[in-house]
Formats: sequence, structure tokens, C-alpha cells
Amino acid sequence: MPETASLHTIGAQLRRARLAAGLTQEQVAELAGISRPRYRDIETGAAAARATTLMNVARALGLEMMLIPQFLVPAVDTLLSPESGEDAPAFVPQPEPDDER
Amino acid sequence: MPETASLHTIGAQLRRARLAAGLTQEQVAELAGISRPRYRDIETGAAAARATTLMNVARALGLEMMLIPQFLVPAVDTLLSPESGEDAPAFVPQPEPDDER
DNA sequence: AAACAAAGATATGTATACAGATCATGTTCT
DNA sequence: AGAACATGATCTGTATACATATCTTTGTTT
Repeated sequence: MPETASLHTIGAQLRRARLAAGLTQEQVAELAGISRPRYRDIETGAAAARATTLMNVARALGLEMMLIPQFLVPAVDTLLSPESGEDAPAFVPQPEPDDER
Repeated sequence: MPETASLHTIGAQLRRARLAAGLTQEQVAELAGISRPRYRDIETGAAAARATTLMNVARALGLEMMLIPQFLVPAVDTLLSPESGEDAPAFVPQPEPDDER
């Protein structure tokens, strides 16, 4: 199963976002509502999460899972590449805010 | 767990993409390497797929799963809104309709 | 040094995503 | 009308995502 590559790619992205946010694995796991061993497996690419779990983890890290038409991927990558999340650390939304002000 | 809403949102997106591509559930299932009953459950939001399975299904439909920083979501949505169907079958998804049935 | 915190890792048990088979309910055609 | 096709739906069994507990390792701090 060459899906291992995808798992590793996702995991690396999560790890980068987590370190950028200054959070521990345990903190992200709790924010996402999963256990630390499970988050570790996801971040290291050792196991695949469910789509819903990945969405919760992503939100805990300030990311949103989206399905992008393939022909728009280069454009989206351009949006992503020049800048990363503002380096201002120290707070991350919770999974499923449910309400907006 | 109101993750049911997320499941239905994803499923509706897959269904729109599938119909726009003129594919049957069975064709998408085969392209994605899963069974038809499983694809049906995913498309109808009856069950959550694994992240890897969702990626395979998305690719079969010309979509790519991406993790987008939340502050960039509006910009990406703008990219998505004007066009989307690439060629043959003319069907243009609306900005965010509910569900069709 | 010891103490602590964060991450790596394994084991056991449960929930659920999967395959494959089967049957029913529409649709849309000659 | 039937026939072919697409979808909805349920069942049995297997693979794996999950929780929880425990232990080790590495890195940092006093």
C-alpha cells in the first residue's frame, strides 16, 4: 500500500503546524478529542485516521480539510507557499466552534 | 457527535462531483479501489471513511484533499466559487446550497 | 547528579470501516 | 409490459482505528 506516502505527508504537515503553534502532542490530542498514542500514530504516519478524526485534528491546529478540484491545486499552492501562518503563537481554536461572533 | 454534519457535507460534495463527471457509484468505487456499498455509505454520509480512502475517492473524482490554514479558507473559497466543472457535462454547483434530494 | 516533561513504543479490548453477497426499489429504455 | 441499469439497503466476516494503561527514551531544568 503506497498510501504510506500520503500518511507521512499528512503527518509531516500536522507536525509542522503543531510545532508552529507551540503545542505538545498531548495538547493537540485533547483538543481533537483523541488519545495521545492515536495522535502520535497519525502524526508519525504509522496509521491512518478516519476522515472525521483528521478534520478534528486539523481544526485543533488551525487547519481546515478541503476538497479542491485538481486543476486548481497549483493556484491554491501559490496561496499557501509565500506565507505560512503568522508566527504569532499561543492560541489555537478548538475543534468545532459551532458559533461565530 | 454532530460529525454527522461533516459527513453529509463531504458526501454531498462527492455526489456533486460524481454527477458532474457523469460517473456511477460503482465506477467511482472501482476507481477508488473500494466496494460500491462502502462508497454509497460515504456519499450518503452514513459512515465515515478513512482519510486515505477519502483521498482515493476524491482523486477518482478529480479532487484533491488539502489542509488549508483557516485564515486562508475565504481566499480559497473565492478561487472555488466562479468556476469548477472543467469540460463536458455542464453542471455548475452553487456557492453553498443545502442538500438536494 | 536527580527530577521532570515530551515523545516513542507496546499490549489488550472495543468500535467501526471495509469486502462480498444478496435483495429490493426505482428509472429509462425498446 | 419486460429488460437493463443505477441506487438503496441489510447481513456476515475481517482488518484496523480507537481508548487506556504501561514502560522506555530523550531532552531540559534545577
